[in-house]
Amino acid sequence: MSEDLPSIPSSSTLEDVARVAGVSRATVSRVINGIRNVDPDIQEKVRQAISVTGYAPNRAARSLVTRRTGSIALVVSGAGDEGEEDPFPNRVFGDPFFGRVASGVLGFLRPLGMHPVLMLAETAAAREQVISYLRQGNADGALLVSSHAADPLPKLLVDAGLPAVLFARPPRPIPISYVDVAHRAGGTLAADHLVARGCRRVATITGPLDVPASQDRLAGFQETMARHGHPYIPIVEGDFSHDSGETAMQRLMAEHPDVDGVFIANDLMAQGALLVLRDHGRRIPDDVAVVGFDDSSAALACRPQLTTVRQPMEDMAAEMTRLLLSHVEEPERRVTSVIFEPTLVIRQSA
Amino acid sequence: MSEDLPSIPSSSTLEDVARVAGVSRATVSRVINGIRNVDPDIQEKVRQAISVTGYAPNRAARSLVTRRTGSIALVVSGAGDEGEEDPFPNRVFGDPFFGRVASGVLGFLRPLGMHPVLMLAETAAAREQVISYLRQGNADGALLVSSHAADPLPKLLVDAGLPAVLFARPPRPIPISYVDVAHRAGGTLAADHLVARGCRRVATITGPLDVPASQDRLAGFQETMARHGHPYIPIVEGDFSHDSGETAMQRLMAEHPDVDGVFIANDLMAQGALLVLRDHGRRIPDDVAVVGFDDSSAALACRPQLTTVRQPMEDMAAEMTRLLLSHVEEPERRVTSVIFEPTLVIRQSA
DNA sequence: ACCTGGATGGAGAGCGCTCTCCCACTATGC
DNA sequence: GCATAGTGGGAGAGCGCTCTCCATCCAGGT
Repeated sequence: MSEDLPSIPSSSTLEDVARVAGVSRATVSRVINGIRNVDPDIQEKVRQAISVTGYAPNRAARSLVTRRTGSIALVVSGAGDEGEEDPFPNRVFGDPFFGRVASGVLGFLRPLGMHPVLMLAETAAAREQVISYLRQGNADGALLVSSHAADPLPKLLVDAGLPAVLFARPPRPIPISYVDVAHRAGGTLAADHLVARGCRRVATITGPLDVPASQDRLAGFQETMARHGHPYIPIVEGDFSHDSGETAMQRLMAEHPDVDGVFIANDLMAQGALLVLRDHGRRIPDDVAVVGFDDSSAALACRPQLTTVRQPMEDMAAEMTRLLLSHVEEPERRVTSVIFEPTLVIRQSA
Repeated sequence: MSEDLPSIPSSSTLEDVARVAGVSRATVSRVINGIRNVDPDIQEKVRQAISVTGYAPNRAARSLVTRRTGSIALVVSGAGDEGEEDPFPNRVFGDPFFGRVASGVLGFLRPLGMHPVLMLAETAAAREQVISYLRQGNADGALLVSSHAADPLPKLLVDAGLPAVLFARPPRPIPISYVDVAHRAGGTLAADHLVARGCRRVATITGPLDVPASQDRLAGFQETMARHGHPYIPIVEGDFSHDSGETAMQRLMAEHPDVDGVFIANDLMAQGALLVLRDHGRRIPDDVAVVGFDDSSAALACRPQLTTVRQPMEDMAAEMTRLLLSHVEEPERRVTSVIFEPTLVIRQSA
């Protein structure tokens, strides 16, 4: 139609570059993808032609033949039950937890020039969308961060034969790779620390007990406390939210006003719990020592700042991404799980 | 190579569907895309063939010819200065602000079967990556959420002729669409409320004053206070972070221990400030009334819960997305800006 | 009976790229 | 000298889809 106006470089193609460089399309492709040997002189000519034409490879065309998109999905599969139709899926991202995971994923992908596609999968319809999105070749695989225990998405992905990696061990064993932290060991760290501080009347606020992570943190904590001579400790179940931390601590104060140490299964709940302890006139950590879990941004927002069991989430997220890419690369690869060790970050609250 | 094993449906193509339905590729395409009239009987046959074959259209192939990817980038352009090379771009997503924007974007895109690609653009290299990512046709346009004032990315996008919409008014006018809230009006709401409560010695903690939003919130607040007979009010500048809220409030307490009302330019700083006020023994709201800005999740995590100026961020983000899609659809479209009205959400802090 | 025109389906040309062939050329071995 | 292997470049066939033509059919007007 229109002659190229010099001012509008539009998008030039491999063909254009080849013409300018005086070589064939194939050779340009070889230079770009670094495949096979190409004469250095010709390489140089091609590179110049690329910068002259302002060439940028067309991903669609490449995908069409390579059967790879070079992008992956980051699926946040919240607690949402069926039938929930919140038009604005709130506070899923508000969770400081998500921030660190996203950072880890982005940090790993960035050097590769890749970027994740953000998807939510709360409802059955949304899960269908995820599957068909992947099947259409919009992304090569999925990273799944699932907050709910009975999330059916992992199984759907496995059944569809789509590469996927989970952020946490699935409640029921299915053949899928995942990364996780040694929750049990985390519980042990918290117990040891509280005991070492001299706490004698220790309690714990757990996460929702249908989640493996919650169970394991509790088990590790109980076990270790038992070993230290405290076989029975008060337990209140929360749901990982700020509010539930407050509620749980209210109850704890009512039923066991004499506690002098609390292990709380995540920082967000701990943040809520600290407010309640303060309202009850307890000095932290002198009257009551508090240990959280996660080392999320909430831990720093607490006053006093929270002593907490740190999950290396960025590293875990990066590893999760690495695992996914290797599954994409090599579909027959065996499923793997990588478990990270938690560490105790000591601040002011215990 | 290998015959289709019936157990592995692999991916069937338009051609397969056409064969099963006994029609041509073109007709199947027409049915799928709902273009032109197709005989109802044939439509039905095609639909059945689609479900029999488990067909899912290949996005790469479609993109190649339509020159559309059907996906957009959500670019978070943080404060990061040049040379910063944080491998894990922390706390950008921890900000409760981001959560609501993401929700709005996802909420709008979801019914369209679209999902945003998450990108960070802190450094010059990252900005280059964004541009070339778009130029390669990985996404049709960009939503830009920029926290820093002097972000060069908007201009880069405009210069490259790439469709983009900003979440806030750019500091320097450039031809680009954006959504924003009437920050000035928000400042007015806060001032009116504090005065109506009977506050006489009012102060404010602002955001970084090189950001238009901060300037406008302050201007609206000052203006209105002046109209109420308070032409001079103490001002401390913060940087929107939790910590800076604490620091600023410390200073305010030191310099003006008698304040009885504070307008704080975002909830995160307000959260920090409340802790300081509490440490100084001030009862909220009786001794000091506090009004925040944003109505982010932080407002609910405050004790007492924060009275705050609400930005309808989900609606703004949805509108931003709508604007972007219309620019993608119609490249010659005039740039537009849409300004939303803030509202005052009254809780316990004022 | 003929022409016109509105519907509707099919044929086929690409979109921009990769990758398998194949060819030309040089270096090596007998 | 000739067969053999190795190296580097070109030709061209698609990847799966859309979309422009074109062919066909059936009304309706003359």
